[in-house]
Amino acid sequence: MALTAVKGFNDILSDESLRWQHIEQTARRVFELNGFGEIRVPVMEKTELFCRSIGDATDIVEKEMYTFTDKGGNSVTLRPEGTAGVMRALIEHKLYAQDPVAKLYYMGPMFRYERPQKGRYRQFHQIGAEITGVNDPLADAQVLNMLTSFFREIGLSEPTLQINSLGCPECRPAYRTALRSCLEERIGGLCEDCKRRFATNPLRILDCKVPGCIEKSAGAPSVLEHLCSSCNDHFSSVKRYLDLSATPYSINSRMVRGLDYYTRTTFEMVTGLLGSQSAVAAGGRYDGLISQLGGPSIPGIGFAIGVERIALLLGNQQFTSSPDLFIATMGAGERDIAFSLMDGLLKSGLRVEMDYEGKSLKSQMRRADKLKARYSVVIGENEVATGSATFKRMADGLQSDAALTVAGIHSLIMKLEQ
RNA sequence: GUGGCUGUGGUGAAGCGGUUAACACGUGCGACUGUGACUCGCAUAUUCGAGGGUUCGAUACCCUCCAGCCACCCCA
Repeated sequence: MALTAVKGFNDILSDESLRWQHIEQTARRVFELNGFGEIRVPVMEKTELFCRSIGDATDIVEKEMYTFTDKGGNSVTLRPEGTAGVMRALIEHKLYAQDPVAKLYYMGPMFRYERPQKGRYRQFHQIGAEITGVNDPLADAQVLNMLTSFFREIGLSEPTLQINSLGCPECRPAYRTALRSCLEERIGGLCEDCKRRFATNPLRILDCKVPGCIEKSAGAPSVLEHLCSSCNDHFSSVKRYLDLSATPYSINSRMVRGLDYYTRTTFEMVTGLLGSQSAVAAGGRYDGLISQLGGPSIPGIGFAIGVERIALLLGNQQFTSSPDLFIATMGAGERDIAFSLMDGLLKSGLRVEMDYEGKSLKSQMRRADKLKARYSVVIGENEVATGSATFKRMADGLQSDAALTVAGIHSLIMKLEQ
């Protein structure tokens, strides 16, 4: 193999591309129904943006970013996630000044330098949505309902919604302390990773898959019991709204997120069908992020969907795209007529294919079959002379005549369709 | 960054020291001189991820490298 794509960067070939289009179109439809508008932001930002938003000490910033110095000597980074860039744009264009509430969605590639595996790539794609400017738990519930609708519309019932609350800067430090002191006495029984986590991020111990650690952390205090009264009220309201709209969910007080900016409500859509990658969509509230980036103090909440992971779940479903008519020609003389007929039909909105290279009739018919054309027609000297031809419905071989004009063909198809 | 597994055509693969490198699918052409699907025929890897070594001989054994996959870490 002479030249290959960069490790972890994939080509999306035509069959899979149809699946992606289905995912993207469904997202657009559902999001726009909910009043969200698309925002397109660059795939590259100043490195500082991600350090300040995602958090300097997170794995993403510490070891997974595609960061380099451009020719002007500036440190730039290929976006590892979408929210930071959208918030930067919101602040830069003062979108909150025209309308205190912004409802935005985006889709596109993200980049993280990780070892690729099933459902995880160095260039991967996310579809995300954000609401800024609303403190009320109603916004949390709408975002969760919209995410749930997306999965319903896409035809996936398997992933389930898990929610949690991480508290706010008021109550989280106290919880961290309580968790640390509880785990301190049992640290000896934990796995090596968890011993490290104890120092770096004790919340992660709750998420460990090692049986011994699960056992040791079983009685650890729950975040939900340490929420301050306003965070507790907020979480209760979110649950109440979800109940009100009959949105199914479960509470997972051990759920941890990888980005520092999350506050209060966090959530994941999880599945057991993707090996070790269980999250197919995730998000949460980020009330401190915008001010942290130098904007006004306005709250936000949003999520991101992993497109590759959804495509994997959709893997067995077929999406097809086939022509309405295939025009076969007998000789070079008929190809001019076939070509202008095809051109007219295409302009009228019918999907038409014809032979490009003067192949044998047999080859042309095989191709019509292979493309799954609904109808075929053969144009030879007789057809040119009479101005009409016999059309064949490929599914059952039914033949009928029609004039070789755009109007004639349309009315034939119309007639045969009913 | 760490570990495990695997690299034979467009694809799925058999072969595991000497073969015309099996078989199947796909693709192309033809049987049918104006009609696809089913059937049949023919064609389709001078070569087995790359480089080196062992050997009279290596796709096969050994080493190195590269790539892919899966898992850990972490995450969508």
